[in-house]
Amino acid sequence: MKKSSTQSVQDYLKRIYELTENGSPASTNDLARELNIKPASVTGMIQKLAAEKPALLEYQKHQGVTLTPTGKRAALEVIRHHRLLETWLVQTLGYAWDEVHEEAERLEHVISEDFERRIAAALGHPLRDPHGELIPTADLKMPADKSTSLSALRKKQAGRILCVKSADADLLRHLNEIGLTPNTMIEVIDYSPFDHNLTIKVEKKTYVLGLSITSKIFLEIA
Amino acid sequence: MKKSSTQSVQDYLKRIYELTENGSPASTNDLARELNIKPASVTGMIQKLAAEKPALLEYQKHQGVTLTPTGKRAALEVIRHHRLLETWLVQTLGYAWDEVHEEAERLEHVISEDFERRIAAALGHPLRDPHGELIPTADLKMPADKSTSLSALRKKQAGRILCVKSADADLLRHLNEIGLTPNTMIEVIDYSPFDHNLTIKVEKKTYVLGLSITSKIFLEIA
DNA sequence: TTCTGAATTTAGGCTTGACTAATTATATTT
DNA sequence: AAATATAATTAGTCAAGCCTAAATTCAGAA
Repeated sequence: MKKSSTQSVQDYLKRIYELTENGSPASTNDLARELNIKPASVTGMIQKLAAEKPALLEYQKHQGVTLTPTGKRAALEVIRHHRLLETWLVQTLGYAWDEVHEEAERLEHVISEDFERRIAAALGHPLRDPHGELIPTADLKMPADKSTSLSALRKKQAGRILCVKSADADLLRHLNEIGLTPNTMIEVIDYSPFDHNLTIKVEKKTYVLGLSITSKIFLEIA
Repeated sequence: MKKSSTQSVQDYLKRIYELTENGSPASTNDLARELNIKPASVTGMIQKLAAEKPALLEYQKHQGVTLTPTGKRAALEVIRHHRLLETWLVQTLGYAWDEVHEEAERLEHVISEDFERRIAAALGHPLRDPHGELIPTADLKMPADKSTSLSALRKKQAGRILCVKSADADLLRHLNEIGLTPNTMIEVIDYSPFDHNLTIKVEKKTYVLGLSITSKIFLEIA
């Protein structure tokens, strides 16, 4: 029996999933920042979720939290909803990739399993969303990610953009304008070890990108 | 500045709109029944909404409630969302008309104005939803309803179905099976004054329908 | 007109999930 | 190793919205 969690709980689980993707527990402060909720409130909620009958979180005071298998499944369900919705807003309603986040953020909590199945089928069970983020499968597994951060590439290396990890609409619009969207080929022309700027070539044009951008772009190396 | 109301408030306004369509105020009890909320709680909410800065409700103790112009606009907004969503679930995701209500009931509270505009445009600014219910216009006016209840027709009268007012999935499925859906032509063959049963002809076949059905079907008289 | 039952309202309580302020742990310096 | 800064937790509040139980008001019947 799957008890449906509240919108708040779903948000917590989703953020914790994201913050623990690197393998380490999520801190109260980081979670609070991501959720726009005060740390004290976050402590309260994680203690509640860790204490539930089938616990959703693993939690030791002052040590941060991780998801239990149950919590992870719930998180992947929400993330699947989110990414399917973003894909679908772009493909069927003509949204731009910088316009979908907010809308999906609200819709993800209210769609039925039936709705999820219908849009997944209508979209042909997509692997990635409009930003290139991997979409958890219907059985709630996250596909393996084989991408490399553009920030790790050096002179002469090249690749194809797989994913742009950002919800910043202004940045996304800018990247779209200069053609840095999934599936585009990129070549690194130069690297500056001092500021970590990368000079890259895209479609005959070159751009110098700072780390705050290159760290958000992920590629399949050519 | 339009302050967005909570989902609860939106539900209250929507139900009050429906209950006051006949011109008389909505009673606490009727509202409680429609909302599946205890009458005492309804009283509390009604008093709160009637006391807000721009009041949403007109309320006198023991006299029931009506919507103020502000409340009516908010109600029509929700109803527009609901009906556009139902239309859109049917037209683009292949839902059947008996499957859309629950889904729309949840989605109606979270879609943006942008989303509303996009689906309205994609659907060609429809006048009616899949049940034939009129969809409030973008400037929040309810189009005039010129339909007549099937229950008011008598022997020899005929018409075209405009609307089926029911959220009962079983009934909707049954009506669909016997072909009683919007746009279908109906002719009254017989009327029984004792039980108010009507014998009608649809596509060469005849059916005897009770008042609980005929009162929910609305037509344009031929 | 008075009575009775249904409808409505009041009173008081509970849960969820947020907040602030104050306290306690942990980490970082010196 | 002590002092301090940062992170996390506790304690106590609050607003929404629901609930039950106990009044109260109204409307129709006697």
